[in-house]
Amino acid sequence: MPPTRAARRPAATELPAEPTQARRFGKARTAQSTALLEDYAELIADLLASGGEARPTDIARRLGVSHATAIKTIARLKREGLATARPYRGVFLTEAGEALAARVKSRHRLVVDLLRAVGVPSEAAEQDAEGIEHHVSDTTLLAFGRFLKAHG
Amino acid sequence: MPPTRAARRPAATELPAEPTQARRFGKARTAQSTALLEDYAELIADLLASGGEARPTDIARRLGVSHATAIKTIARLKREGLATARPYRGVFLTEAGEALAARVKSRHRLVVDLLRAVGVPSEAAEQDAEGIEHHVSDTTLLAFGRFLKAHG
DNA sequence: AACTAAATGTAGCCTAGGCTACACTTTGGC
DNA sequence: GCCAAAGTGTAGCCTAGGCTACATTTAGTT
Ligand SMILES: [Mn+2]
Ligand SMILES: [Mn+2]
Ligand SMILES: [Mn+2]
Ligand SMILES: [Mn+2]
Repeated sequence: MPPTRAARRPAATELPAEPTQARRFGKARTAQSTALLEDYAELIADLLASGGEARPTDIARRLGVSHATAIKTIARLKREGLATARPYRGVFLTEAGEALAARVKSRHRLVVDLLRAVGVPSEAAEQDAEGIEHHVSDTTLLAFGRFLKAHG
Repeated sequence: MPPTRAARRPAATELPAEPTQARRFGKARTAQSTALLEDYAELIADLLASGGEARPTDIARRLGVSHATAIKTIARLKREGLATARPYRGVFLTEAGEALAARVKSRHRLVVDLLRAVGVPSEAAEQDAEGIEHHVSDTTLLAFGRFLKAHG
């Protein structure tokens, strides 16, 4: 049996166990990587619903990025089967894309509503929801819904 | 006066005005870029408090990334004046780093508490807070505090 | 004190997501 | 119908943040 190295210091007491914490951080990283796709899907659905078209330039303007950046992300949406695009003709959502957009939109609304229900001013609620929404699990969403039903 | 191009389609009605929406997305992107630094600062502070040392390998294990990744991010912390490190001797926080860690830690706790107060189960609250915390503004934090004082 | 395992650091690779610059289509105003 | 302005697409650059592979240093056991 090879000699085992002694622990260099006593185990931490206040932190979550290592694997637990690592799993949490990992999930948060995953959520982050899908956040952008979610925002695009939601925005494209809104543009299609309200104006009939979702053009790269419109998308870029709404997001505050360059049109080149928008086009690249649209390419990722296509790669992941969420959107299609005909050159010079705008962007469309696949079924998967529409489903994602619907989920994201309802989640966005629910997050804003919950924030407002606990007393967050409108503009802050709208602002913070834009980031928060991507990290709200189904479990949490359910709790939000119940809370709003009871109060609100 | 050069001819101006007519709008290609009517303005959307349900979306926030363009500059507003772009500003929101931009802020969310900024929050995202500081999220990792916040998590590192918080974790390093916890490790220092509980064990006296914050070693790259410990940090990496806790975060669920390779030690090489942790070392690179620690380099960024140093670049941004949040941490110092003596080779083979661990990582330390500067005053700015400690201040950040303190803010982040209290915000983390407050977010978890609020989620639980509105009925989110513990584990989901802990999980989701890890991502949500980075998108909670001071305004929202204040509202959370008031809510918890009232209910809770 | 030597030896070996662990920790640490470095190098190099990849992808995502920003950007600017430039080329090519489309289209509205004349 | 022309043609300039707007929109679209492509290329090439950058940084952040992952990774693996390998080199170097430290330290526990003997
Ligand atoms: Mn969002
Ligand atoms: Mn949204
Ligand atoms: Mn976090
Ligand atoms: Mn945290």
